[in-house]
Amino acid sequence: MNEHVHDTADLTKNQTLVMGALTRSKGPLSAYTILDQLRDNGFRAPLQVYRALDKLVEFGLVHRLESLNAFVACRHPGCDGDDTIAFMICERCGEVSEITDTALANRLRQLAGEASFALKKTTIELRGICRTCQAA
Amino acid sequence: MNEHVHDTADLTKNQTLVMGALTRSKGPLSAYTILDQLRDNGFRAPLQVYRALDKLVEFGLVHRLESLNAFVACRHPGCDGDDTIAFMICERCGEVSEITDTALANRLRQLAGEASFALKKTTIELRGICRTCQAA
DNA sequence: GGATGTGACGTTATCTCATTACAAGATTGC
DNA sequence: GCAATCTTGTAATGAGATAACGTCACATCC
Repeated sequence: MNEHVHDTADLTKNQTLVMGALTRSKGPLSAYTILDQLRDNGFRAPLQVYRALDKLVEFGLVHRLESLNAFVACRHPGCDGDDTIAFMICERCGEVSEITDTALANRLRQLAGEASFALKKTTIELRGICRTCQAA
Repeated sequence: MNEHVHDTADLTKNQTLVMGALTRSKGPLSAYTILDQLRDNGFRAPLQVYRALDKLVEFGLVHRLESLNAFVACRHPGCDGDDTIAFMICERCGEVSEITDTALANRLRQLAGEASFALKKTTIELRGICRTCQAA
């Protein structure tokens, strides 16, 4: 199979456990929260979580939210080729939604190009209150 | 004077010291690096730095870089009214440049609006290699 | 003057997030 | 078998951030 595409079948035991915790969760989880959830599965140390997370992020199955120091399972399978993802993070309920927008990505690429900046990775995180929480 | 606009004349002693450290630095500094630099000025605890940083960020004189857990002095005095700032961070030399772009800000506002998301704060950080470092 | 409120400051302890270093199994290929 | 590589386990530590406490300087109002 394609060496760059990974699905859950390829994962090691620890990676599967961490992926499961993130998939079950409604919102993002910190590495230490994941660790606590997996103690019954034999997890003892943070490094077990971080190692799995590193791989999952590399595979594109998990995203890191820089402004939260937390991780979220990718809900957006089409993001594989797209490395310009914007996250909307609700500060009330913690829900995270992913957006990929061509116009946004193009504008960022253009801005980087104008500065002759060799773009490697973009972080876009919007903080606010989601529709549901505003209504409540 | 305008209660919302601050310049360095308004700052307290600790705020002035922290602002000075950031202004002298070419790149972003972590809170603990600032602490070390200010030990000779009487700084003893992280909280002294964080309290000053909180205020400086509030005043718009300093920006926090989420993907680095570090802080940088604003080089871009016009950003006062603009809360949608993109940062280009060179992973080689550490240099940070600020960009404000109307098209980018508008697109983000529009995307948030379409999702009925009440936007409070945006984080945009571009990682890569700057022009100078590519040439070298 | 004296009571009161406010904001900055100092200190200790603690909490959260992340990595370094080292050793032990497991797996693959020769 | 043996080497190379990858994954795992464990302990210790480094790095980032905050809570909780008390103090001090200063302004305001009576």
